[in-house]
Order: sequence, then structure tokens, then C-alpha cells
Amino acid sequence: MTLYAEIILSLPIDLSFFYIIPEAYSEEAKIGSRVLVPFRQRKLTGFIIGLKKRRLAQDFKLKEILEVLEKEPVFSSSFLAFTRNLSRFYYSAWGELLQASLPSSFVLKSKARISLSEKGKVAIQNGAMSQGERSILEFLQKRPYSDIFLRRRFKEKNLSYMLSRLENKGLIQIKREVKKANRKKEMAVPAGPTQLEIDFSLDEKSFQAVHLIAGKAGKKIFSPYFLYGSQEKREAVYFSLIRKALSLRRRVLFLVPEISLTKTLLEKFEKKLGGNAVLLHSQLSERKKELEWQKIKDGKVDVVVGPRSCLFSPLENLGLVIVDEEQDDSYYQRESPSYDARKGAWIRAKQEASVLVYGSAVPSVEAFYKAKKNGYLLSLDEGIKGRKVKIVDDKRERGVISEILEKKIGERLKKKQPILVFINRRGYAPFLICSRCSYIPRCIHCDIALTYHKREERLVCHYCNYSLPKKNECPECGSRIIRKKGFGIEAVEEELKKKFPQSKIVCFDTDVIKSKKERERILLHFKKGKIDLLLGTRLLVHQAGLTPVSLVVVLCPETILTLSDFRASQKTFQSLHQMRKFVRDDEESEFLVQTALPHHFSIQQAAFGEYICFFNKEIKYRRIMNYPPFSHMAEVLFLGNNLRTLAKESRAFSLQVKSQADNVEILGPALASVTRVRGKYRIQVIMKSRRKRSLDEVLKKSLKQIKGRKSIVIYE
DNA sequence: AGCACGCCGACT
DNA sequence: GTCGGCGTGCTC
Repeated sequence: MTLYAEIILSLPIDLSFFYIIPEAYSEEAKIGSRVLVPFRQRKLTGFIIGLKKRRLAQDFKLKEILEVLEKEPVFSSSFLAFTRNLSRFYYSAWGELLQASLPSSFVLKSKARISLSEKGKVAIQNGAMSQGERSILEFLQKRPYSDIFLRRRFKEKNLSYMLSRLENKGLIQIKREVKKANRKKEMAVPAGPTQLEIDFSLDEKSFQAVHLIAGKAGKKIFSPYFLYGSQEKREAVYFSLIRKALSLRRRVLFLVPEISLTKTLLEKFEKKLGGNAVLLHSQLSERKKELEWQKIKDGKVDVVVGPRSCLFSPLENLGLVIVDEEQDDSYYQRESPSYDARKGAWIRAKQEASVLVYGSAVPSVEAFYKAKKNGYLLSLDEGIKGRKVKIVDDKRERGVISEILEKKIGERLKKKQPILVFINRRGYAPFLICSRCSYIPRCIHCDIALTYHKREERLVCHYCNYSLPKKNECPECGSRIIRKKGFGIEAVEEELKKKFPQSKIVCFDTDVIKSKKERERILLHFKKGKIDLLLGTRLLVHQAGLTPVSLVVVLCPETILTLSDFRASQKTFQSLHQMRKFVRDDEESEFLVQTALPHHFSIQQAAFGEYICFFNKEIKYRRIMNYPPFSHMAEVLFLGNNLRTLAKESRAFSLQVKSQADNVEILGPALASVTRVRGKYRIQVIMKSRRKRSLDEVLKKSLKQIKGRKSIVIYE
């Protein structure tokens, strides 16, 4: 009897396809199997999501599956259910999520190899053809090439069309083949004996938290928790819980933000758990990732630690999912397939009926509110550490470095105490302006002013990297009076070096740090005291292993607040809070914040480390404005080359939404804050609703009408 | 996504 | 009148 398979392909489309299962594969073809199928001219990797005895799609000529690639399915049915739910929630293609769940060598695709035919060889001599066609044929005289190579060589936009015409004329042959990686089975290296570090230094509150959560770990019931407390306290609880889960023979997924992935983290795990943990991250080699994935799949690993992509680890019998530093925005993947690993962890834990633990000392207000409201917030007593804090008003000061700043920095330098200065603005000046005609140099691909970089003497676009040399004359009116507006890290560096010529001052930003080696060298020098003052952007904030110092200075923390983002206050708070962590915990250490908005609550509360105060204020504002967590929100971004068609499309979309939505609020369409990036225009529509269901119904219907490219971001 | 089909302007 | 630009639609 013929069997049919419903298959999801690794493509950005929300459709499944049906194929015939050949007799030879009737045993191997199971739900979750990875298969190779013919798709138009190509061969693609697909995943079986259903088996049918009768054909459902009557009007198609079904094709046969070419190959079932493993004896046992790569995905369990519960994993399939999890990824399907995730794809529905975030409007990302299921196939793309499945593809992202596998090492890239598992996703096979046919590649076209193009060679000259006998007829083609003759045609070069005397055939009539266009210039483009002739040049391709002449190029193929040497040897056959892949279509990717040809595409790079001939920059024509319509190469594939030209090739298909040449193929039809019989002048070339196109062979489509799948290249499989030759994977040798490698013996897993047995973990060496590790000295296990046993410490159960839990205080009363932490002990109670462990007791409460561990009680749930034994049962197969989904139970979420939020641990609110300092890093050390959270970690102690995590490790107790991990041990508990392991003793119950259930596995653990431990998610961390992108940046805290360091060797230290793995060492910590090895000391506490032996060689049982595996660290996965994007910087591992493809081969290494493949081996680790296989180890997890084979059940040889009990704990997986890593960033958001680890959400898709093939762990079975999952008992505990931990999401540490819950507030970190790196959990949200914006590139397709987009998803939020925090919500993803929720969906997966629910699917696997396991315990879920979020943790943070500065939770996102959404998560904190939900945890409080639904009674799963566990406070580990985060006492506020009193540090000396000074907020300096920008407007009362003159110059880049104010008098107060100069005095404070001077004092510390005299005492040979290292200093950290943060300013999150690259370059020398955010933009230049001609004094005579007010001309501002702008990017040719993006709707944004160019930043002046003095080191290179160039004007640079921070969105697309377009740059041009800085000229002394205004290109509009020829005047030589061009002013610099505002200041960036280079200007601060210049000023500091002028004021403190004896001191060793080093800059740490993307424009200086070009290699891993460079980065480590500077951090080491700072640690050893060879650098007196380290000046950095957000890049520096994200360096784990930077030791606290006695003076931390922050310049312009308010830049995020000027953006039209409902989470601007939260982002400001979190970024300042991260910088505050670098202030040494003692009496004489000081945190100095110089800002144009000294009275803004997010800056004040962050400077003083008052999370609860910040939360109370912010949550009121969210409630009034009906922003998450009081609503579900979707940001739909329309992208296109033509502003006119884009406007038409987005307006049609919003009319469609308005016509059917009684309980969906809609804002826009409006030009995005940066109207054009890399030559593409951007128009934004924001939708809010109390219920995700209502939002989904409207969104699903309205999205069907749009053909153009769009990206959707979901907040809840 | 990729690839085919089909519709229009600029050229032999 | 054809070539080759791109917009639209389909893939089991």
C-alpha cells in the first residue's frame, strides 16, 4: 500500500507539501524524519510531519521522496509540536525553525553545476547571441562552474533567466547535485575526572526557593518560577536545582545571554557537575557543533548551556529549563526565523511538562509583572548596595569633560586607581554641519546623517558602513566653515588625553577592537594596571571578566530615551545598571553619571540601583498606555525599494486591520524612525490588543493580502 | 527562497 | 518587430 508523507521544507513559506513514500523507505519514513525531496528543479531537505494512507491533495501529481536520511527521526513529536507553536506565535516559518534546530550540514540542498555542451562549443564560433550570453559561454570554455560562482563572477541580476535560456537552446548543461558532507564517526572523548566542588551555601530564602521548586521537579507538571536576586544567589539556587534534576534522571537546559559565554562559565559547570555539561554557541566550528549536537541527541549529555539558539537542543526528558539574565535583549532573534527565546523556553517547558526558572536582578517589567501577578515570583532578597552616586547635569557644564568630571578623574588618577568611562557613541561627532548653508552630509543608502570619524578622517554611516573621506570644503556651497555637532567616544578620548597627558588612556570600541587578540590584550593590560583609564562603548560593557573599579563614569546615558520605543526607559535602566555593576563594592567607590536628563526616573533609579522603584513607575506608564504586559503588541515593518508601492501596501493593510478589528488598536502606518536603510524604505504599523488571539486573527487575515517583504516583531 | 511566466520599454 | 528589464505566482 502506498503511503504519503506531509512534509515541511526548509523554506520561508508557511505551507506543507505531500510526497509519496517509496516502498524501499516505508520502514524508515517516520514522523520527524529528515528527507531529501525533489522540489521543482531543485532537491531540498524536508521534515516529515505527518503520514497518510490516502492522498489528500488530489489535484497534484505527487513526487516521490528521494531519500530518507536517517534510520531514526531527527525530531521527536514533542519537539515538532514545540517548534510549531513557536512558529505560530512569532509568525516565523516552521521549516526555518526546524532548519535552525540542526547543524547546518544536516540541511542539504542541490547545487547547480553548469557546463558547456558540444552544441555550445560550436555556437561560440559562429552562433548569433547577445553579449551577455556569449561572455558566459566563453567563460565556461575553461571548465564547468557552480551557479553560485557564476553569480558572483557575472553581476547580472537576471543570471538564472539567462542560464535557463541557454539550457533551452541546448548550449549548456545544468546538473543539479546534492553534496553530502563525508562525516566520519568520531569517538567521543571521555570526560576526564574532575574535582567536584560541593557547596551548599544557601541562605534561608534561597533554601526555601530550592525546596519549593525542587518539590515540583519530581512531578511531570509545567511549573514556571521567577528568581529575583543577585547573580551569586541565583547561581547557588540554579546549581542546587540542576543537581536535583539530574538525580531524578531528567535533563537540563540552561540559557544565558550571548555575551556571558566565556570559558569561565564552562569551567564553573565542569567544577560543579563534572563533564556532564555541554556548551554550545555560535563561535564553535561547524564540525564541533555537529559533534556536540550528536552527543546531545544520543543522550550522552545531561546539561546544555548556551545562548538563545540552544533553545533548540535535541534534549529529551527535559526536567528543568533555566533562563538567566532574563532582562537581556539578546534573547530576541530579529533575523528570520525570528523568535524570543524567553517565550520559547516557556513554550518548550510547557510542552515537556518541566520546571521553568527565569532569573534576574533587574527583570524586564513584563516578566516581573507577570510573575508577581501569577504568584511565581521568588525574591532572594536583593539588598541595595549603597554606593556613592553623583548625577551631573549636562546643561550646567561646559565642554565635553565637565569641571566636576575633570576633578574626580584627576583625583583617582593621582591615587593610581583605575577608571572606567562609558559613552555609547562611536566616532568623533554624530554629524557635521556647514555654518554657511546648513548642509549636513548624509548617507546615500540610508536616511541618516553620517558620523565623523577623526582617526580615519572619514564620514561613516553606522547603518550600512558606507563611508567617504572627510572634505574641508562644503560640497554644497564651498565654504570652509564646517562645524562638528555633538561628541562621540573619539572626542572624549582626545579631550581626556589633552587634560591628563601623563596617564595611559585607552579606547575600547568596534572601530579599535578588530580582533579577539586585541580585545584580550587590552582587557589584560587593564587588569594588570597598565592602563589608567579605559574608555569604551557598549562593546566594553559586554565584556565579562572586567574587574570592578573605584570610579565609573557614564556620559550621555539618555541617548536611548530619545527613540520612539515603548521600552526606551527599560533599556536605559538596564544599560545603566550594567555599567553600575563595574563600581567596586566599598565605601569610597563612586558612580558618576553625566546626563542631559538628570531628573528622568529611569536614569535616577538606575544610578541608585533602585529596581523596585523603577518598576513601580514604569508599570504605571505601561498600564496607562496599554503597552505590554497589559497588551500584546505586533510591530509590522514593511520593506521595499519603492516608497510609493510601500505606502499603498501598508495603507491597504491598515485599512484591512481596521475593518475587522473591534478590539485591536492600530497605530500607523508611519515612516519608521530611520526611513531608509541600505536603500530599502521602511514603513511601520503597530498593533495592540488585550488578547493574543484577537491580534492573531486580524494579523493572519491581513497579512495574506501583502505580497511584499515584511518583518514582524511580537511583544507580550 | 528560487525559479518560471508574462508584461512592458529600448534597441537591432 | 526582439531583447532583456522586473513584477507576480507557484512549488507536492
